[in-house]
Order: sequence, then structure tokens, then C-alpha cells
Amino acid sequence: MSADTTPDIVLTLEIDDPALADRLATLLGSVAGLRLAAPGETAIATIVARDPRVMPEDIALTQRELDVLALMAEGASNKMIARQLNISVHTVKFHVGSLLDKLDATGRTDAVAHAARRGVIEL
Amino acid sequence: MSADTTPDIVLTLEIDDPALADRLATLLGSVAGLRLAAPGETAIATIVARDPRVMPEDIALTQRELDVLALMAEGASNKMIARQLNISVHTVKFHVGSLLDKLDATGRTDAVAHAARRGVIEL
DNA sequence: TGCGAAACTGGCCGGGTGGCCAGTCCTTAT
DNA sequence: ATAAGGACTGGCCACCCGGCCAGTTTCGCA
Repeated sequence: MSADTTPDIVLTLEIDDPALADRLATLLGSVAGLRLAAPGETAIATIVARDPRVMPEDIALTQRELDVLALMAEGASNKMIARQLNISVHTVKFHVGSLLDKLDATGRTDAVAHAARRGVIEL
Repeated sequence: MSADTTPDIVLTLEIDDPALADRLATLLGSVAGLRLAAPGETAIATIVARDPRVMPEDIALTQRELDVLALMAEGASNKMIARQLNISVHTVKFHVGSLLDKLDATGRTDAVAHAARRGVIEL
């Protein structure tokens, strides 16, 4: 019955590696001031550790490609991107084409999805 | 010089609320077996707590819209989606149109990005 | 029993998209 | 000097996308 005004910090684990999840659960279980969420309970924060399987190969994108990619993720059309970056629509298409190649995507939607998955961009 | 075979679990914090980040950093700092990552160091896991800003209002999507949305996120064209779901391209466009409305998106790329942000789909 | 919502389909059309070709300029590496 | 790669631009063209119109069927709910 402490008079502590702040309740425990409730955490959830989203960890692919079972062994790591176990170690963390054990370590955190004995820390006063925080605890793991009960089933169904909504946590205030989440500990994530995804399999870094496909991560290692980070695609080498040029700065300009990253510029275009970011605007693509915002749903911008080639025309809008061209205006934003002060370049021609043709140049935008050129960069988009390069992105489709490097990201192994079939279209701009696929490119954004792939980039997000690989952590190249943040949605 | 302990003979412990397992090194510390290295964590990073990605927390919007500075106060919460502080509390967590303090709590975790005194736990043996884990520590926060040094600047530039790559962590094995990340503790995330995003502002639950737009989260509360979960968009009401029909099952069919979810089907279409999932395939859109895979970069599928309307034609491919139509074949997958055994419906006509017109029907696909119909559902895509509904998705653009509900997700307040300007195009399919934007729709997928919005859906991913709102947790409607997982990339 | 009627009414709305969801799912489905068609035609039409302007504008967007992506692929292909070719070319220039500039900077860095060999 | 001589590549080599990045950024940039143009034209051309088949195809896709999204918006508009209109229509049918099926289901559950009042």
C-alpha cells in the first residue's frame, strides 16, 4: 500500500524469438513500477523485437529516391511530386522507375509497402 | 567478470510521452541483465508507445473491403484483385472507391498507407 | 412487407502511370 | 583522360485508375 501516485507501467511483448521473450518476461517481472499486461488488458507501451531476417540487406537508395519515396508514401501523384521537388514529371517517373526496380515492386503502392516493411520509410 | 553466457539485452525507447520515457528509463536502468542502447548502438528490441491520437475511431470496413484492401497492400492491380476474388473489375473499383472514401485517401497508395497507420492492416 | 445496406455489374472517359527510347550535365573514381 | 554513376529531361504509347452514370440481387431488420 504505498502512496505512490503513479500506477504501474503496463507493457506487452511482441517478440518473435521465444527465448528472448522469456528472458525479458523474467527480468521485467521482478521490476517494481512496471508489469506485463494481463490478457485483454491494454498496455501503455509495447516491447517489439522482430526477426531481423530480411533486414540485413538494406537497399541502397539515393537521396533523391528517398525524397520521391517519401512523397509517394503520402499518396502524392507524379505531378505533385514534381512540383514539390521542382523537377519535371519525367524525372519523377525516372526515380519512380528506379525505386520499383530496387524495391522489387510492381507499382507505386507495392513500392511503398515494401519500403515500409523493410524500414526504409516510416508510415 | 561473471561467467554469465548471455550478454545484456539491449533496448531502445521510442516513446512520444517524455514523462513516460523518463520513468521507463529510470526503472530499466537498474535492472541487471538489460540496459538501454548507447547512441548508435543497435538494439535487440524496442519499447514503443505511440500517441493513441487517431487510434480510437476504428474505421468500419466491410469484409469485402478488407479483402480488397489486403490485396491492394500486396501491390495487386484491380484486374488481379478481380481474378483473386472471382468478381469483375468493376466491382473491385466499386470497393476501392468505398475504401478511398472511408480512409480519406486520394488514391490506392494513400489508402494502403492510411490503413497501415491506423492499424487496419499489417504490412 | 417494405426498406436499407452490402455486394455485384455494366459503360464511359479524362487523366495518371509505367515502360521504352534517347539525350545532357556533373561529379567521383580509375 | 576515360569511364561510371547519379540527376535530370524529352517524346511516345499501352494500359491502368478513379469518378461518373446506371442497374440487379440478396440479406437482415424494423
